[in-house]
Amino acid sequence: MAVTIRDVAGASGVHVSTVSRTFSAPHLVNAATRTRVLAAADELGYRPSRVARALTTGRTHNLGLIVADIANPFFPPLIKAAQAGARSRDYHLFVADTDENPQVEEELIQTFAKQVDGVVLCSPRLSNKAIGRLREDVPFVVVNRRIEGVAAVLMDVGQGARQAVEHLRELGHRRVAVLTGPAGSWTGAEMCAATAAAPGLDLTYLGPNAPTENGGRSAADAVLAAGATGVLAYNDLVAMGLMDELAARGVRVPGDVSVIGVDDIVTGRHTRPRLTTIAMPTAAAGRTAVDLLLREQAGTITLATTLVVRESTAPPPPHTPSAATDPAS
Amino acid sequence: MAVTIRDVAGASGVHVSTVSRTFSAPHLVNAATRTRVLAAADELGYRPSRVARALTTGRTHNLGLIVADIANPFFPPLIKAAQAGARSRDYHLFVADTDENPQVEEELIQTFAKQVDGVVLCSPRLSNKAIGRLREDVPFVVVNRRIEGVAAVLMDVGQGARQAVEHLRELGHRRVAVLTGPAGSWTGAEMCAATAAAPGLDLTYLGPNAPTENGGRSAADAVLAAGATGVLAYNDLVAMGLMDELAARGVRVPGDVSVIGVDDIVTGRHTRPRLTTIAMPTAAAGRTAVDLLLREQAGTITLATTLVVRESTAPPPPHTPSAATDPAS
DNA sequence: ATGAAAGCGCTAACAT
DNA sequence: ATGTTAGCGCTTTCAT
Repeated sequence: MAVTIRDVAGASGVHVSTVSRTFSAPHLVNAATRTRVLAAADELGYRPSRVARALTTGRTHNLGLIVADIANPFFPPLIKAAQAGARSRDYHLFVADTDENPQVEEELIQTFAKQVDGVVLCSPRLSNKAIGRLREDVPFVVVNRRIEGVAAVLMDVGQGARQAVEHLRELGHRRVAVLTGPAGSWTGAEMCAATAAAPGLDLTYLGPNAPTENGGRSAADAVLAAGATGVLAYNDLVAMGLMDELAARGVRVPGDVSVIGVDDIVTGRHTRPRLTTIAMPTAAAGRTAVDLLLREQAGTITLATTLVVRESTAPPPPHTPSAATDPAS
Repeated sequence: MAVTIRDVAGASGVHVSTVSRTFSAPHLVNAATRTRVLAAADELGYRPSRVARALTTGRTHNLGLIVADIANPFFPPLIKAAQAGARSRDYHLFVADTDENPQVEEELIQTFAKQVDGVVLCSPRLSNKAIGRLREDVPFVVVNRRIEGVAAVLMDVGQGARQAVEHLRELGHRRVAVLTGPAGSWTGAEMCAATAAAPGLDLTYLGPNAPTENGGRSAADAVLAAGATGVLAYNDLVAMGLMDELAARGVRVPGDVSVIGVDDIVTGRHTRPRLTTIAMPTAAAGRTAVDLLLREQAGTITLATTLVVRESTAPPPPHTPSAATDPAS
């Protein structure tokens, strides 16, 4: 087997507890002996066993991160930041993927429970009640969900949505459609609530839509039927699907209709036209979630979102029905 | 604290070792007692401590996965598949990110060593020698690198590159440029070796290039100067950067020059024109690497790659210099 | 400042 | 088939 604390004790002529102390409470050991122990440890290539340490202390120095789908471009920046945050404090990060399955989510939390000091749960599919129950097994931080008594990191989509819709208004749009997401989505609800009272605009809410490109494609009919010249889509994927379908029908973006997405996933930066979108602070969210977890402080942190204007938004065409009611054109 | 094996023993009137056996070697315990123990365990909400188990058995049931950059679109499908493979065998997966830093890579391996049963090392930046040394601390599987005596999963870029170049030839191209990657890249070397002997083609190797969009952009001059009508880029990012720069100069893709990437990252599916590329079997690689690790069998597995023809390749323009020397046009 | 001893939760011989 | 016992590598009182 590997070299243990006992080998180091033998080599440096002290008791194991002294070796233990040199690593976990260096200030409690005489500088001279400390040097001697460290030298012996280095010589033998000793590294404390995190497993054994975990067994005695009850703290594993591991964290868990659970997302719906690792390959969904929304998550990797969050995962990366969470990992970096964990590592900078000498924590290791388990990453797992539920494949959008609430049952897998629950199992994962339970098996993680014994092996981590906390878990970051992103956009959970589990019910609030189930999460409340699981909270007794392991500390949580939830991302993009509000649950009574559970620490949370929220991304302020509402604010971004307001900005987006205002951007459309400034461009001269009057009739704008909001493509809502799947029923029960927290971010979807936020978007609706935030835009409902937008001044000077004629809003229509179209949905629910699947949060995918196909969801966006299927929404094209409704968008056209609504006579909207501006669209705020549930997310970038939906926006991209919509743009695709619109292009297929000869409707120009942004010439005929302007499209705004949400998330700022990397793929949206390469579409033609490049997608205007509400950037979600995913990296900050990952970092913050880990922060919160390690401070063991409850509370909710809300992160700002930013409208990134690229090429998929422009003034509406001069002769649209909605523009006709507007003498300004 | 949580409920332990001892609580279950008490509740079901058997000795702890019997409880232990019902979980780790059920066939060694009487069906009746097993049921009783299981009932008690369930009642109390007992879950074996993986940490304690690891300490006695020496096997943690954890795996580590180390990549250069989690947010690089090349990796998430690999991570996802590795995670799924691990989980299906009741292993948990640590994921870490080296930020392209070999030193971080080494530290990560060392801290993982005590806490995992093996690590998957993707496209390592560490020297072969360093990796060989580290191999004594923990079992490895390396992805996309060939190291004496280390189990490896390789993606056969050479084969894909041959296909790509043949595709260009069939289209009628004669003068093609290969954009090599950073010096020392295994995949880059494979691409060169595989294409060098391509029949009926006039190959130029341009590089080294940074494996990024900027790398592709900077290569535009050389490509044009070489008079190439077809380009095989080191990866999709390079291909995308090149297409961008070409477009900025009024050179049409694929009208004037055809471009082929490598990797099939998700962003390449949304460019205009959509990128023709050599698809790397990243998901299969992740799954296979975990397989190999858990079987503890050395050996090298080579995975096939596939040319995905989309819109960035077409016949060369009729009047290019290279076509002029070819009476066939 | 250091040593001695107990124990974290579990498994694995060995006994019965 | 089940109980007994001795650790796994470390931390943590409690002594000294």
